[in-house]
Amino acid sequence: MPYNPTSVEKKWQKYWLENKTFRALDPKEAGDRPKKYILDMFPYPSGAGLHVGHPEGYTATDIVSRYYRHQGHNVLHTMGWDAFGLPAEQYAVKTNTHPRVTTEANVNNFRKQIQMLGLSYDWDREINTTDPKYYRWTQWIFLQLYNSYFDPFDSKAKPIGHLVAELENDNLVVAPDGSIHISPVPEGMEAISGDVNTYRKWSSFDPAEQRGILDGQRLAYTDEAPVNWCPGLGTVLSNEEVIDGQSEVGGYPVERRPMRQWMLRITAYADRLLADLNTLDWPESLKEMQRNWIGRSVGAEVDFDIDASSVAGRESGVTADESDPRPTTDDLPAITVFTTRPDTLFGATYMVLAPEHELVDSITTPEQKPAVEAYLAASKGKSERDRMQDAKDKTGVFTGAYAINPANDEKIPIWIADYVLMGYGTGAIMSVPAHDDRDWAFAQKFVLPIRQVVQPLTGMTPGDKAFTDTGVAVNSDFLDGLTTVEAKERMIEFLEIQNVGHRSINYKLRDWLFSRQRYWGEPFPIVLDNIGNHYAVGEDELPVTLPEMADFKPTGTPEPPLSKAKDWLKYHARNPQLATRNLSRETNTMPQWAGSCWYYLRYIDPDNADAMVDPGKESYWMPVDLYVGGVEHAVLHLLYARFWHKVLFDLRFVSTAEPFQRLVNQGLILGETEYHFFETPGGGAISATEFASISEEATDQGLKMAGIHKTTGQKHYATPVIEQLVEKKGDRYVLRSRPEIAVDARSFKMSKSRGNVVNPDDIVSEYGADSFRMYEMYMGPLEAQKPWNTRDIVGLYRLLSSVWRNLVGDDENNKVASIVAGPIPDELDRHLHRAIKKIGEDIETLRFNTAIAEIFKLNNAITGLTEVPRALAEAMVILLSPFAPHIAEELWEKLGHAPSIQTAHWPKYDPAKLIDTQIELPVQVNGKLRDKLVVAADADEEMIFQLVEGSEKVKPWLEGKTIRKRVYVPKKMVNYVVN
RNA sequence: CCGGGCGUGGCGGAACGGCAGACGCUACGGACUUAAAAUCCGUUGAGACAAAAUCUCGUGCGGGUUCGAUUCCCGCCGCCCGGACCA
Repeated sequence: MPYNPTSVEKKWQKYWLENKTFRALDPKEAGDRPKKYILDMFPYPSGAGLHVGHPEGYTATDIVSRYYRHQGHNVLHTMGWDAFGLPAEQYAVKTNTHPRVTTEANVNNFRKQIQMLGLSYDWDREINTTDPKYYRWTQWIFLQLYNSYFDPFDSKAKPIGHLVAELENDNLVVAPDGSIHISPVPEGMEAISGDVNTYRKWSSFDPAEQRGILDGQRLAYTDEAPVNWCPGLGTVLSNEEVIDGQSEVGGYPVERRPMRQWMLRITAYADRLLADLNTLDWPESLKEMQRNWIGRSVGAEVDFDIDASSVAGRESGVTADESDPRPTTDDLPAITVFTTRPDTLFGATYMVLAPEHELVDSITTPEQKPAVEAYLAASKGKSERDRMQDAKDKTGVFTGAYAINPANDEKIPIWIADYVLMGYGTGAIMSVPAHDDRDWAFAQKFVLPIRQVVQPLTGMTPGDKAFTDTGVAVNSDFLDGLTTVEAKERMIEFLEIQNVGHRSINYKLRDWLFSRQRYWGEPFPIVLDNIGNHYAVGEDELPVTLPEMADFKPTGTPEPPLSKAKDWLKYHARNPQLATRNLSRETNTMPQWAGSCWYYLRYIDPDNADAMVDPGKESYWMPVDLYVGGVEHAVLHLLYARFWHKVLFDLRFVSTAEPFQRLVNQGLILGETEYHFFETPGGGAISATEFASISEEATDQGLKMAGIHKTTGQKHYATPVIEQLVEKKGDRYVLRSRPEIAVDARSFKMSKSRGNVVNPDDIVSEYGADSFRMYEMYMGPLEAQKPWNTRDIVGLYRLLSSVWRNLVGDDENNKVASIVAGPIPDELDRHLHRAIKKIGEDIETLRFNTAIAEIFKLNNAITGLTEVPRALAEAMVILLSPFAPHIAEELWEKLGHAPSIQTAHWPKYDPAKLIDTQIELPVQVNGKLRDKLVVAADADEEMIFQLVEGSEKVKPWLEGKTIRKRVYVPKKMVNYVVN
């Protein structure tokens, strides 16, 4: 019988499902078996179905999972569906079907496609984020965030009740801005916040004020803040979901507008999220992306007083003009700036405020008012996108006012410019044009003074650009001669003593905007009264289920669709304290990231109705040992999940500080290589006639010009099999028959519009899942980006067919396999043991391409044999089974074993068999290979040199030369240096 | 502009201080076959020589370290990914 993947694969997929072959054991059943938690990033089940990128990561983790099972581990390997989210809802709106219906259909399709690949998931643990039994616990976690605060003294989350107790016991006081401080007020605090008498004890606040203070401390809080409102999607978006001023999904323009929104206090965790990156076995590039996103910068805040005399007519004591709304200069607060370079304060020659800065109005002088207003109007009209595109060309306007540089009491002009962002730091900067590129450009354009205050350690400051490196302070009074690092410290000390500034740390990371004006998401477990207070529903009232609605479309206004569910809105409180109030449900829903923030915990205990996860099971399985997924989640999912995990860790619901110990990004699979023809290199496209003639030539040579999907005025594409028509000339390609036609060979991302998407179903039905899996793993390193090439798959299919023929025979090819008892011949045995070692190590380090190459070699070694020793055959089937599990099961059975091969133990290699008694030693003369000697592995150096010098091939290269040096690297090679 | 990664045959890639091109694809030749497919065997970086033996060149470009560099270091060029007025 020849190898027939279709029937074999169907048979074993059915067997695995029915027998629950891949069931993960709960800790009690597992005994002392070591655990491995191998996790895939669960997919968003889109309508388009699986693409070839999904199986890449899934196959990798599947190989690892199967390998560890063969090694006797208890493996948790699972699949689920991240099924809330915008695309399902948009599709639902478009087709007027309920998102639940499309989601369910998509999930079923995804499950079918995934099962067709023979992935070894424990299907009893399948989860779906849209299942009320699942999102009940998403809501529960939200309640934990809501009912917790971040204690800055311990740097961890604690229940809000703990805060109340501390306040009631007078261990803490409240500052005017609502911040909480240790009581008594610590030294230095006074200096920062001014009047210490304004700190108050908890008991002196009325209940409404107390409530406001507590709400201001919660990890989940509401805020009326400028948010990213996307009219096109009818929802607000998080910073992470906005790219270049457009929505990540759909590419609609996004505008800033103030709205009441739920926020999660991720900024409280900025330092821990940053520090703990160092404990993780993640790709360095990904850690760097998270570091950049958190964007911690250390520096100082500096207060600049506004020069009273510069704000005309509004000096202290002058009778106020009723029609002038500006405060008197007495009331003008200082302008606070953030800088990472306090050492350059003496070089600050002007200041700049963001156009949105609150002081802009009050400091602008009457003469400058028209110019300032015109500028504000112009910059308001610019979208975020425009502002970024104009980044190089600086614009700005003078306010007419001056500030006092606290370092030297110098009067410096205050400008307004949109290169200063309200969202970062304080929305105001001190400008040091000599040592900042942007300030330099601005000063050049508006002819403002430039003063050098840092001297490079070597060489001179170039006169045509800013010197932004560290060096030695000059022109800086008491800082002169100090290095940049020393000068920073000295200046901060000065600022703190003078009470005009202090050390400060700034983050790019903003709090996480957590509410969406959508239907298809988790409802908040929150109710509101008619004066805007919010209350948590009881944990025993979860889940708060989504109401069935015929009309779930966005309202087109910031009012969420759930506001249309009139009956659902009414909340009947069980809590007697709330029962008297008129309460209605929160109508916002949670963003898509909510469900994916903790799904890895639910896999551990998916059916638990009493807890998110059983603590015993949690501490057994966590942390995740290997997490594989795409790099697109570097700063969204992976940062959010870490944040939630840390909160749950602080509250003692999970046992590890980090969820994902080891993380690997699989590389993107690009579309098949395309060939574009040009008349000249870099020139215009060839004509349609010419293209037709090339096509004809290909046909003449028996080649297919398949996949011509676009004939635009610009380019002609041809894929895939025209390599034979093309040759390389220098560093570019030309058409072999007509070298005047240049050919550009490139691969592009798979996309519907380009028409180069490969559907896994087609590949599986033609070659089988085993060949498909092996092809994807053989393409190259897992992390590398690599182009798809359908032509290459046949190689893997041939391998599996050949293994089949060699072990069980194939009557169609007159191949009778002959499995014999008895020992494995020495040479083959050594080969087998090398393969066992290599394949095992390669799986552990995720180098599947070289592992498969090793399987090829082993199979090549037995291909010519008339008899295959049973021990060799069986070992080989086990080695193959993680990669091609279906055929391995079938061969295992045909070799006389009861199912399943999953219980077979991974073969062990014998180190003694890896050592060769005879080795082939390359001999070089002056680094060039001249001979190869076969010597005993334990031959000593002198013996080897004698052999070398006796070699007929080496002799001519030594004749008449002096031997300067003889190098023998034991068991590796010999090199003679002569001249 | 900044940060990270990568440049090796006709293609995917291997080796990552020690025999460059493992393994696969393609192509070519041979065996089997009436024939084809399938299968099996062989050749396949470039050049010199009629051919073999053999020699020369060759891992984007230029330099350095080393007995020895695809591998480590410095400087360019090109491609890919990410960030981008973050003070």
